[in-house]
Amino acid sequence: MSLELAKRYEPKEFEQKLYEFWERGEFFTPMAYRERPKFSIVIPPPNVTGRLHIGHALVNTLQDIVVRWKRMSGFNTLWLPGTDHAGIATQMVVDRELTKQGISRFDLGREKFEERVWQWKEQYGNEIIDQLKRLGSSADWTRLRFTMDEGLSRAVRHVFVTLYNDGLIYRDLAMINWCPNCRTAISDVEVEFREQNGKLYTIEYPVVGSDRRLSVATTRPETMLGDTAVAVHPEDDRYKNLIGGEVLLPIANRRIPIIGDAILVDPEFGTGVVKVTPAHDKNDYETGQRHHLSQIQVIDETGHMSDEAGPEFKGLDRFEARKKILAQLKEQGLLAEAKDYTNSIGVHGKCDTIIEPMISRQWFVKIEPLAKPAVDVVRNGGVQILPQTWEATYFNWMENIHDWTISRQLWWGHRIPAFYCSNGHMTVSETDPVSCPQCGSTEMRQETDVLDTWFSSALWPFSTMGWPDNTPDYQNFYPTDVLITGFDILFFWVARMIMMGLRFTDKAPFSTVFLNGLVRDEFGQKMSKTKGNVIDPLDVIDEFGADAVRFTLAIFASGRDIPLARTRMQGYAAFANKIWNASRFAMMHVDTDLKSAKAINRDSLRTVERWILSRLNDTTRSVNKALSAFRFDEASNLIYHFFWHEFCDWYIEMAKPVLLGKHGSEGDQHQAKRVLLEVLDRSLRLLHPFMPFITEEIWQKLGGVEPSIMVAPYPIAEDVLEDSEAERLMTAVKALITAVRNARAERGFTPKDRFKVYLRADKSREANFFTEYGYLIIELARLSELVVNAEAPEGAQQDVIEGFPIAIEFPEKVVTREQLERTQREIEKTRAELQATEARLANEQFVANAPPAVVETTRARHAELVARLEKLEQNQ
RNA sequence: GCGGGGUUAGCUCAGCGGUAGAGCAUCUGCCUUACACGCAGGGGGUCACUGGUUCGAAACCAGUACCCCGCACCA
Repeated sequence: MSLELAKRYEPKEFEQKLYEFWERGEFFTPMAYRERPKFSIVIPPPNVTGRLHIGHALVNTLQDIVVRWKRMSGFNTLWLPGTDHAGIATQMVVDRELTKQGISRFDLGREKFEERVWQWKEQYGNEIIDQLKRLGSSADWTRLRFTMDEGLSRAVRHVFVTLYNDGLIYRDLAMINWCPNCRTAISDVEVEFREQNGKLYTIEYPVVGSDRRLSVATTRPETMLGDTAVAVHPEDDRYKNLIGGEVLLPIANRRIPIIGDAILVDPEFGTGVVKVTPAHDKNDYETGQRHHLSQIQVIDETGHMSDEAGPEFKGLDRFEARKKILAQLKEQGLLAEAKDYTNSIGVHGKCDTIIEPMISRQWFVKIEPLAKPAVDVVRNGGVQILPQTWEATYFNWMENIHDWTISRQLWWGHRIPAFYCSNGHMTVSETDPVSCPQCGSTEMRQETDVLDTWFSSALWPFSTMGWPDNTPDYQNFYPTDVLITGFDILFFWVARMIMMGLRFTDKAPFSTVFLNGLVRDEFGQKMSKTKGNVIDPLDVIDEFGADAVRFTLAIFASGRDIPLARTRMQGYAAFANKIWNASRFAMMHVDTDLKSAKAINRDSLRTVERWILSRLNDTTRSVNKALSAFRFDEASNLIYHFFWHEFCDWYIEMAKPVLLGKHGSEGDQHQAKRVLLEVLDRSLRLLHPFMPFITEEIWQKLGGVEPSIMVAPYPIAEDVLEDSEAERLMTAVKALITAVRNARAERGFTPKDRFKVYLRADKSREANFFTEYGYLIIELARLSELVVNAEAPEGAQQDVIEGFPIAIEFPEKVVTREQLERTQREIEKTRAELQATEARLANEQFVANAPPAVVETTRARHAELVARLEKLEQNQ
């Protein structure tokens, strides 16, 4: 029989077809039976608004590699997928849609708006799922979850109520980060600090009852309307006698006290006088608390000046107000200075609006009691964070953590389960109360605020498994094994999952976290639309195929940032092409498919076959080891190197004389064909997690027993395949061939010129080996003859290769200058190394202290160098 | 200010105590009947700097310089 493969590698021809085949075959769904150990992983749910970007491609490729590897390795494997409702992001998208239609969400009202968002979600929310499929993700789509599913919402409510009853959720008036654009509170981690070139203004405040003026510096003059004090350091001799006095606040024309505060004021900084605006600055707020200052809110929720700012400013945008205030101060001669100043300013990461610190009544999670166990579990190894260096960052954050602001003034999200009756009593309840438990009032209104999206994400590993019910999935698959995600959501998500998991399930939600780096461009620059260096994964999948894209991402994924370039993908598309063609070659020659292939009789195998099996076995061992350590880069590199540079470059070439019937017996040919099939089969299985499509396409043509390569067993190393003798001999053969090719090129001969080579092998076993495999060396090094253990003629070029002295007899004595220089260089290099080796061996300390094995190899190396130098010197 | 990372071939990186590596780029030959998305061969590195530990350091320790990333602060 003969097998066949299309002449060209065209990923588009089969990628989609195979994905449909996998889905139809339900290969992504874990088995119902439980004899197998389980392996589970939950996806970092992409936003429903999301479109697949290269970061998603990376995270999902890595997850898929692990999942396919584990599944093939015999684990009952679940990769649970889903999407996140992404409160603000989604609300923004739908808002924008409405704006296009000329309406606002306020025209619709809350209920109608929510309906619209749900509609939108149904229509577009799964686009990213289809894109994940193109990448080859083998997630169990039958278990697809959404953070606002009924089940997940129930989990959210249960957690909220429990934490409230435990006193870990509270509602209070506090200074929070307010986004005037989104008109909601946000948490600390959602504020991004950006360097900005601005101005530092110095304003003069006249001291009441004196001619003196106090100079205060500020970057935000508009907040002065809300000043309720100025502060100096209590021990600052310049000002301490003024403490207790007052200044006249310009423009507002209010008298405000001069206070002494050692915490707020650094006498060395600026003028040593600070204006205090308790309603619009975090530090000032705290100062205000210490000194019982009143709070005047001069900026409202929309970022405009409030009633309190006075009729002249009311309604002005906060930055317009700044200009106006500066103009007035200038007019009054109270603006002393305006100098350039760079500082970082907090903006809302989602919309880039400058955050306004505001005093507001919000809901908070008291975080310390949750953080402590989450620190311990990492410290004692219950959760391992990889690369390990992230643990320090984790601890640093967790140990300085602040209460988490969880309420959002949005319409899209989990509505907080707090209910207020007409008499102002509050009830927090898992089920909607019909009447007030305190006064019996039946007029109950639910809290309008919704929860931070990350609140529901924090429950993801167990809420998706059916928790709080004790469902089969929860029993079988929780806790999960690994979490693979970007380092950028370590605080947002990973830390919070650990906290919630420990609190509610008594278990860490996963035992290992692998944090991958940021995908950057080839020069290490962040990808951004403005720079125009963005790589769209869907584009490159179209161009190079999903396998090449995946492989490129994997081979760079060491945990650090990934410098990605299209040329690299091109390179790994070439690798896919190589696999295709090598498989094509193999199929032209094998005489059986996998199903009917008989077991290999190892006893009668020739050295070449034993060698490639040994190499493959070694690669197999290393790949499994690398994958266990999440070294995707190493694992993919190993396979790449084995397949291309050992299997294709050497083994296939070496097998050709036998395969083509030019050498050896029929039995030899049969064995070579069998081993060719074996190596191809194992290589494909080894490679499958990285390149699922091409390996499936080829493997199916090879006729495996299993319906799909994705459920065929992953290769594991077998000691019987190890053969150090074969490896040693073949290393020598390869080196010998390379040496001859090298000499040929150096002397300007063409591949058509053939030479006679003399080789010396003292042990009879080795002599026999070289005699038997002489044909191979003759073929690949293009010799006229290989003579074993005969005297080489005068003038032949001598060398020692892997311990075997050789001599190459060229047809005529052509010695180029290049050749002489090269010989000279080689001699010098050998001399230098010889000298170093001698020095080391002469060092008594070395001989005494170094491990015996190291001394032994050094001695052997020394002997080799001596022999080689002797031969090389004869070439001069 | 606190914490973390980096500096190895032209580029991007791996190696992290025992003879300097990979991919890409580059140079030289080859259309050798699986593959020119290919084959073969070559060139290219005082492993940032200074000390220390060690028989032995690119690797371990200390310091210096430059770069990057978190967190906090920024009147």
